[in-house]
Amino acid sequence: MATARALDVIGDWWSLLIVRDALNGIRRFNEFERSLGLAKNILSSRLKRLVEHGILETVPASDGSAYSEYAPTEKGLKLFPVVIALAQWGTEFLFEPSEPISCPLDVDHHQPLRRIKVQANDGRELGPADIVSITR
Amino acid sequence: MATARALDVIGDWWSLLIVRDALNGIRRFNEFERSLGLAKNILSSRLKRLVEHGILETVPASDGSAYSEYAPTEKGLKLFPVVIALAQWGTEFLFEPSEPISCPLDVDHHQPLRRIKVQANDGRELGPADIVSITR
DNA sequence: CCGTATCCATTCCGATACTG
DNA sequence: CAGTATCGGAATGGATACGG
Repeated sequence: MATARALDVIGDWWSLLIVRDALNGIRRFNEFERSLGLAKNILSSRLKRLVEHGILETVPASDGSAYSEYAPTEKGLKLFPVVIALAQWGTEFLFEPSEPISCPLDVDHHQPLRRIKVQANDGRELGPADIVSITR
Repeated sequence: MATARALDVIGDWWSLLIVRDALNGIRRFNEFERSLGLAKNILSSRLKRLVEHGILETVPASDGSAYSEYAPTEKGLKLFPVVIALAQWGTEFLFEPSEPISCPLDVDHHQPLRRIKVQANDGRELGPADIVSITR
């Protein structure tokens, strides 16, 4: 039940969006708040929860501010494939053909997206018995 | 906001688990019920919702029974990478080292899992600007 | 700026009972 | 077997006010 456990941790509406933002370089409380437009109290609770689960960690502010920042841990970084897969599925199926697509995955890079195709390295078709791991 | 839209559709606790089961070959109402252990009413509402969103579709029962089956559409099949990524993350981080891992992705294949490593085909590191697509 | 505390409306979920 | 109807409790989310 690995999937169910994963959903227990990041399966609520906001958590994965927070992780996505963190993966995009967002670090500060008010940046998350502005980006996601959610209430302070639930942002606070979700951040706390993500820290407790070792997905985010608090680090001293890089700008010398008195407050800490929330940075993804290794465990959090490894959620990358999940976010990618979800974003790609959403892009493929949830937009009208004419609709412009804004891509939050690129916010702090200001570069065009690169698409990398992936195929089984032995030529076999991928099926339910395959686990695909994306190595950085 | 492709990610947010995707989560709007499959972001609640049960929907993605239902999709996972459907991807595993589960088709009948009571099979979902047994597999997931959820109340009939919410299973009913989730199935209806997934059908409305074109992720599942009802088809006549293959065994000639009077009831219909729920089968994934193309759109639903394309959620495969999401489920895979989630299952893999959960397997990597959410189990104790000694804990046996049951893998529902393999239920109707009875074969060992194959792990396929994937790398960017031009040698670059993968980052937030990359979209990875998994081709079958 | 970064949270916490409180309140309220809404939703969600599980159990149960009922129908064809 | 495959749902629908209803109900009550619990959790969620938003708004707001407040304190470090």
